[in-house]
Amino acid sequence: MAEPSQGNLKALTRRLLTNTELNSDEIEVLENLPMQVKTLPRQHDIIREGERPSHSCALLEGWLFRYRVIPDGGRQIMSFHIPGEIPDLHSLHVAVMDHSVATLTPCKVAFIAHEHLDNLTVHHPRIAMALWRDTLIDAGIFREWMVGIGRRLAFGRIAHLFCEMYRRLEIVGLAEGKRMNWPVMQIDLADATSMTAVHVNRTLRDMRRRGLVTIQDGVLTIHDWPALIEAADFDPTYLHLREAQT
Amino acid sequence: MAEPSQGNLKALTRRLLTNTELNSDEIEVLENLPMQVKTLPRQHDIIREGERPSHSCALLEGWLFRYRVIPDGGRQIMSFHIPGEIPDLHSLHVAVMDHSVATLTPCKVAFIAHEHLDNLTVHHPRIAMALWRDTLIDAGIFREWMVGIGRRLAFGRIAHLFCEMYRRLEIVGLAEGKRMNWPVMQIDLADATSMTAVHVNRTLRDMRRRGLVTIQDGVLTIHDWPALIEAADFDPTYLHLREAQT
DNA sequence: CGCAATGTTGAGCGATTTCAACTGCCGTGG
DNA sequence: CCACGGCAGTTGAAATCGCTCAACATTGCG
Repeated sequence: MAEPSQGNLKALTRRLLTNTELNSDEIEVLENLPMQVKTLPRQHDIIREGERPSHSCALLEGWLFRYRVIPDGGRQIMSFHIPGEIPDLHSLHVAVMDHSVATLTPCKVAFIAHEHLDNLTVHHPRIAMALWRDTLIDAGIFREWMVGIGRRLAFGRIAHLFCEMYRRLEIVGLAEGKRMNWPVMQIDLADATSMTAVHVNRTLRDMRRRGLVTIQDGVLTIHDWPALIEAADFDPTYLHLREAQT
Repeated sequence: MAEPSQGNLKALTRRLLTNTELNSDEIEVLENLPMQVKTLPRQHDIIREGERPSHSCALLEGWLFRYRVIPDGGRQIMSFHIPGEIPDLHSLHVAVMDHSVATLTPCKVAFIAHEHLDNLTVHHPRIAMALWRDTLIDAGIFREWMVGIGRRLAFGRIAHLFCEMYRRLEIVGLAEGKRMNWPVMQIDLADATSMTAVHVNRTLRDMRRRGLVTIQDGVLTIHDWPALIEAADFDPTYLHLREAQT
């Protein structure tokens, strides 16, 4: 299932720098964290609800998502994660997982033992702050999704997700020109937006017809960014991105 | 609007101890934080979206809630807060507020300057951990609400909120015997569950008729706790409460 | 007493779900 | 080489949960 492989943590620091200032010493410490890199296939659980992980994982390549299974057999996807993010950083301080983490695409993931992260936070308060900050922004994204699911109609809900993912990918250099890789299937999109796959399908057709967005061969193209933002009522404040560096 | 007044931070430490272990030194440091206590009327904004607060507030008495205003004039309530909680602790590391905080009832609130909290976290890593942990549990509650809004029907959604608030109040000694003070009006409940006030009203009538829950004179009584848990599909794991101490 | 805030009820409407069928694509194996 | 199966996507028709609009009841308070 999982093969050991090579990799480095540059994606991690690049990502942290998008919302926090770090000096070169701190960047070096972070990038030299002891870790074990694994390559994982798509649709593969990394951690399951109820477990007590001893490591956190930094995503180096691919997409991950977090989800919960609902009694009726359904699935709520709570977030998507792109390279440089640590989706289960919270397990460092909250022992029991209350949701699962899985790969959306084939992924390269760096596992870092909690003891090393603990050491880091004790000896480098500014890094601790940066990591804490990262989990706080995570929480802000949950709040935004909550508003989206509760208050936006299907169209705006999907449009908003497109806006969010494009900004997040763009800021770490993984998207430009209003195009991005889009490995999210309609079923996943449905599970993330609390809709049915059928309705996701119809809504995407709508977007196509209105000339806002098309998805083809795993690539999403935004044809009318202002209109998409308008439809989504997208305000990126909640992502708390630093301007300046690119 | 706000009158200075007396108070102490015992509620804060009592609350932190429900999910974290602290020694007596740490408790003392926390309870002796410099602060300014204010008494505020109900339905009064403490911080607004877009502001950059220099203090965080610990709630000593009353209920607070966090919310966002939606373009159509609506309001999404994202969380309720009870004594001992610090609803805007995240502003310590995320400068700009992406939502507002307001009083639901008349409240007594302790304002603590960020510089003092910063000092605290640098000199007391275990306290920093406890506070970080608290914000992580907060995020877990957002995830749970997201699932509720997206996946539960009106009945279960409201039932779940009742279960959650009862457990949170009970663990800090503010509720027992399946009864709790309930200052949440039907409109607030609607804004928190992404429903209309009309439908909240009908759903509460349903609960009454089925003999699950009644609300009278600001007191909510749970008549059939097992049935409520069942209807809500309530699993308190996400609250990450320590057992043991009461 | 009158007004404002909160709660209550009815009737019709609408966004989304459910159920079901069908298409196109791609890898596998005979 | 083609048959087959499975997966993802697409479309239609009927059902439903919750919304909207509107009226009315109740309570508390100046």
